[in-house]
Amino acid sequence: MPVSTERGREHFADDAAAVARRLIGDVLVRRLPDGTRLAGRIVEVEAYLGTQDRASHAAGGRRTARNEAMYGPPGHAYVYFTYGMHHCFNVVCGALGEPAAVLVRALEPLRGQEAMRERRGGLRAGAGTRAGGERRLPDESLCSGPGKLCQALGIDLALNGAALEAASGVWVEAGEPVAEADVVRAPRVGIASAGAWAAEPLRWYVRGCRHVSRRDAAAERASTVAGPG
DNA sequence: ATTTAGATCCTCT
DNA sequence: GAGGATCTAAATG
Repeated sequence: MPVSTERGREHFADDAAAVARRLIGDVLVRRLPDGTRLAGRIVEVEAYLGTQDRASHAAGGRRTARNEAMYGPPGHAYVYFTYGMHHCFNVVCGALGEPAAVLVRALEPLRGQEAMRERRGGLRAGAGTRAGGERRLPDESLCSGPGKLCQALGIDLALNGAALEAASGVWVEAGEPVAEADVVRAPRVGIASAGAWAAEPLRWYVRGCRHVSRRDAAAERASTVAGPG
């Protein structure tokens, strides 16, 4: 019996598309500074391939302070801040020096839901939030998006570049494999300005899962095995 | 179900 | 200065 199911570097040292598909069903674990343990099953990911991928922060070989972690060793975190209020969590993959990564877009909460709810609900939300409005978010609203899951798990720039291992407070563990028939492959979200790359099917999510950020009816239809009749 | 607008600030040109 | 790998609530069909 293995003592630990913690994913090691070899799990991530591959091209981003392969790692993305492989991460579906794995478990993202977070230990907060106060010791609280949170976990969620990875149900939605996107691959960002490398310098040729126009949607990637490393498109054209661009190398800046922000995306430096993408060029680092696989199995580390690439966290960035966007839209003035959200963080996004990526797993660096590929070989050292190759800027490839997988964006984790959604989790099915498995552990620590109440702590997630505190973090998600405690924040002053976007425009239109009424003062004093107490709300109890359902589980499917806790981690159903890249910004949401970072908020729920307390992931921010402090974890940028961190190795994915228990000592860092964020890591990945093996989970139940998800069969091919239960995985939908679709174009990525929010990258309209990436030209032809916007249409590449580099997003994977669990079919019928209520915890994904967004479903793609056309992609689901195209990949559904034809039924009788 | 789909669209719209605002929040908000780090990062790069 | 401009523009985000987003989220939320409100308005509209």
